[in-house]
Amino acid sequence: MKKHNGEKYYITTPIYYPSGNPHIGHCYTTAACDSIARYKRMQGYDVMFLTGTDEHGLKIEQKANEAGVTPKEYVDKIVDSFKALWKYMNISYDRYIRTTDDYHIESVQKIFKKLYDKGYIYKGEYKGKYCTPCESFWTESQLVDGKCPDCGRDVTEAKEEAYFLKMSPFADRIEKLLTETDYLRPKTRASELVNNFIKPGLEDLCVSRTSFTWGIPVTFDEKHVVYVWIDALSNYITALGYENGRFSDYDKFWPADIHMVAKDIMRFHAIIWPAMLMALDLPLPEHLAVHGWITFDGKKMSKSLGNVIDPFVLGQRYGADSIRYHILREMALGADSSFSNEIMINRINTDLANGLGNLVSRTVAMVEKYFGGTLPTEQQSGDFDDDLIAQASALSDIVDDYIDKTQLNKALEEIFKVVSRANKYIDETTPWILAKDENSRPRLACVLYNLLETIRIVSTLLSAFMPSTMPVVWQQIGADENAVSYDTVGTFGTLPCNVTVHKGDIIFPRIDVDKEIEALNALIGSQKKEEEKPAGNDTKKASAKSAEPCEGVAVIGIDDFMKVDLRAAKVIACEPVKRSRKLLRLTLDDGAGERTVASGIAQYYTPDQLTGKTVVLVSNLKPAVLCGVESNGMILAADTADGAKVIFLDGIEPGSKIR
RNA sequence: CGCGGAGUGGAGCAGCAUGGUAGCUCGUCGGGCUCAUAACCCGAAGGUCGUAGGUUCAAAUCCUGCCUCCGCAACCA
Repeated sequence: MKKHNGEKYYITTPIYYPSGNPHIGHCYTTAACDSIARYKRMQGYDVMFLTGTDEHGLKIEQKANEAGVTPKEYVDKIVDSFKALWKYMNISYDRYIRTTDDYHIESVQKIFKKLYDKGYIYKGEYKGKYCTPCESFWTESQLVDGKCPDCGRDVTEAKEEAYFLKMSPFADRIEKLLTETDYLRPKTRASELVNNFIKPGLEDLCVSRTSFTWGIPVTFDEKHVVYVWIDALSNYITALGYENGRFSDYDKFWPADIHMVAKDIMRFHAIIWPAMLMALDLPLPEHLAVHGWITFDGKKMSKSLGNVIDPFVLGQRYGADSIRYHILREMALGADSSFSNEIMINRINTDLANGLGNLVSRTVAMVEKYFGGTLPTEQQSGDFDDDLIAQASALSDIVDDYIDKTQLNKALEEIFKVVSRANKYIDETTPWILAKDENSRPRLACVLYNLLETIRIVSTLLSAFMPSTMPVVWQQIGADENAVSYDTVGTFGTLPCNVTVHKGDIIFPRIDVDKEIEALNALIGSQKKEEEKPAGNDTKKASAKSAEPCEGVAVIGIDDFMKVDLRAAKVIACEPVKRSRKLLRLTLDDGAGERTVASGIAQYYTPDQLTGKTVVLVSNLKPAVLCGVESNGMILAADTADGAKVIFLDGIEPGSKIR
């Protein structure tokens, strides 16, 4: 327990990309930051907790077009849903930055100019890596086999003018930052970054685009807009007022104490952001905390799953605090964490309902039952007290430490050890036996007091993690504001001896696992249906109703089907694609000649099993390059529970049309 | 030989830089208790620590080979 009066503490979430509604992954990062921010505030820090949204870029522009609205209208709506979720989850951010905010735009333009004036940004051009059909530029290292990584076609030597940020001057410093300081958490990821990106030589970074317009214009060259990095990463300083007049907190709060990010954007925060700051001659942030992904039943979260684990839905069923607790308790820094409804419900039941909730409930009930709600001042200590008191008193130091190391799961684990200790203490002291003997009333009062004190300490520490339910606990154990401040969290014996409790509702009701899982699965089912229905345009959907062959699949006409040219083709050779786990390279006789097709079935078939067989070929599919192999078509296979099953044809001449 | 991480009782994890009785949570089984939310407390069963070697008095821990899984790297055709 150490007070930090007025010291600054600056913590950030990434700014999220609002191309879809927020999901549980966003929730995790944000709830983690929120808990740290609340804890730090409790410790007396002057906290700045920043979150926001990264709203520019081609993808948003396209999505808005699809939806028939302007990009700003599109993001406004999604930003609303982010803010609504944060409100619901009790996220106590101090500032919400949108990259479309005027002040941010102003700052980014100045930063860009500054870097240009310093000579770190220069005008250059791609040396001929443009894919015309995709309207995309690619850097040398992005090309696959010299071709467009998206569509696999040849790229041309077109030139697009663009601005670049020099990276090489900072390579050494960045490598040292990653390997010799504790900037990166967990540090084990440093070698991954160094080996993949720094050792091969840092490439200069493209920082402007002329191929889309939804971005911040470069002031001195108006056909350019600032491309993602300088725009997005700068938010951490522009939100403090760097190079703008909107805020004036930069001097106080920069450098940040923690940037918390998920592992997919680690690279940008570990390499590019430090490089930018070095170029601007600004101090570097203290720590970059990288966490893993929440996986669902072992699978990486996808968009549809993201909706399945809708934080709103879960929150409504179990309470925002329970969801916060579960994800914070389950997720370890750096590692992925699997999420399933069963794990979540069990966790909530075990820790919150059986552990903490029941402890409060039984303790308060005993004070009411044996003393009418108010403890007598005459109390007598006895066996088992010391151990409980020692553990409860030492708790805050332990938690402090884990918070500083951004190991929230560990902090929670330690807190709940004390909850367990308190439950055990009840068995050791057997208050119900003490209650039978008039002479042991002082002892009984002391036991109950010790329990209330333990609950007070535990709930105070927990209030950073579960801000909405802990006040209910305080109300029940009769703790006033002073009794639940950080100052008293290390001092056993803060509640008045004659404290009065107030029995109330059950704080964390036990959840019926089977029933809930059934209900959730039903919800998921109905949600999936709703999601799949709007696929395709509305007129098709209407006509599909009567003759829908498979749930959620739009009906097509015969002419649509005939666009697909299916042919029998014989596999004359087959080999695995090197540097690939999933792909097989098939050489096919399609009746007219040979062609190469790549197929992602390496996990299910060996080359021997395919060679000599006749398969169904989609012959007029746009070619693509996969892992350096040009694939001209695809072969049909059924998706089964056991994986892909290729459809084999017997005795049919290669080249035969299939319809 | 692209880079990195991981393989520990049924499940999920800790332990491994400083070798020396294999630990935690959940689950299972048995017992106790009755203040409490069928909650709480105690005990038990269950592991050749991926595999094959090596170093050592002693290896989950150090070294080497191999197998499997995962992530990244431009792999759903």
